[in-house]
Amino acid sequence: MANETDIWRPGSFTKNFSWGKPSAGLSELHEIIRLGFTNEMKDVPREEFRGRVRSSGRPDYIPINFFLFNKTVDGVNLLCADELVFQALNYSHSPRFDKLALFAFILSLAGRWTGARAEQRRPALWANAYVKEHIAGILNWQTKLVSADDIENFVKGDPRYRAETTRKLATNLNYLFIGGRLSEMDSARIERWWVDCLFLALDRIVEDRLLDRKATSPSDYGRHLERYGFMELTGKATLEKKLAIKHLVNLYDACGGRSRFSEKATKERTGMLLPDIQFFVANDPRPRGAVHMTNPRILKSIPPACAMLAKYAGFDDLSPDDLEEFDLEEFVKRKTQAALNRLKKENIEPSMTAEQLMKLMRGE
DNA sequence: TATATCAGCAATTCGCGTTC
DNA sequence: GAACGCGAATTGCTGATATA
Repeated sequence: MANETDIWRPGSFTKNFSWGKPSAGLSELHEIIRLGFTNEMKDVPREEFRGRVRSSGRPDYIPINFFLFNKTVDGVNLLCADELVFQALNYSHSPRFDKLALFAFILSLAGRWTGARAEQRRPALWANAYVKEHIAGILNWQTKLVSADDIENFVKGDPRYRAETTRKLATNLNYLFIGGRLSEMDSARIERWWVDCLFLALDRIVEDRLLDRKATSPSDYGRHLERYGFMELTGKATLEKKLAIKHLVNLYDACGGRSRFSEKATKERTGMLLPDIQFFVANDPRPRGAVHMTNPRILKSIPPACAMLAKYAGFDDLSPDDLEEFDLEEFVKRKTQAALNRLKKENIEPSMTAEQLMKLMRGE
């Protein structure tokens, strides 16, 4: 890995993508992912994806070499159906998708395919370093100070960057930052896009390690997120986020990692972890919500078959409609009222300790 | 069998005309 | 005047063939 991170090359990124108007965000990418995967949550051969995209007359290298993850199975190059694809297929284009996609780009884990050069496995390390070292490290997420000039200065002076031109890369990256809504990523609070980014990061890190035949133990998920700078890449670091990572790592593990997208694997996993409970999937194919009992900001959209596993990990289950209309204030009010009613019903004595009270409020 | 060379080809990178 | 985006030159990978 030492060599890979030492060399930065622009790859096809200097060949412009033609994103359209900045106000459209990354909707072109959203569209191409849907087209390339034909709305199916299954790994797709790279050549099939390219064929579908080519017939639309759109460029293909930027999505497949920078935003998606590549791997080879039995000699066939595949693009992985991961969290980014899940979000693209299940939801119409939104600012939430734009930030998740931008995160996929700056995380810069694109995997390997036949013909790829070694450095393409981390195709945008210049963007990764600019965010980690410069935006997070120096600007403290004052994204108003981000500009093409600033990016150009950053790469120009860096010996890791190997290319003839810096201007085109800088203007293109700045353009991508606008489309990907970098300015909305400075938030200190937990938002849904951030939660999605965490799942995507784990999908990619685990797959990347598999390329080197390394398995990843769920107990190491947190450590790996730290190693890849997850917190620095996704806005201001806070204690709330730190605590949330623990809960979300549990949820990710409970749901089975990337096998959460397979109903068959999820059924098997449910049988293993919850042997006394009958497996059941709601008829509605839309994603459900998993909201953590200690902090309703920790809200994740998951495949419907994972609902029971989410409960096992300490999350409440939300129907697809409740997930879409989720109102934080209202949810907290309702939960508090329910807890108070329970207190009344159980004739709670005033001598109860705060700890006991909290326990009861959580429904334990 | 292992290594070197090379042609063919796909992908990357940059220049330049066009557009804003 | 700057930057977008297309076209094409250049780069570098792969696999075939030659050589030791």
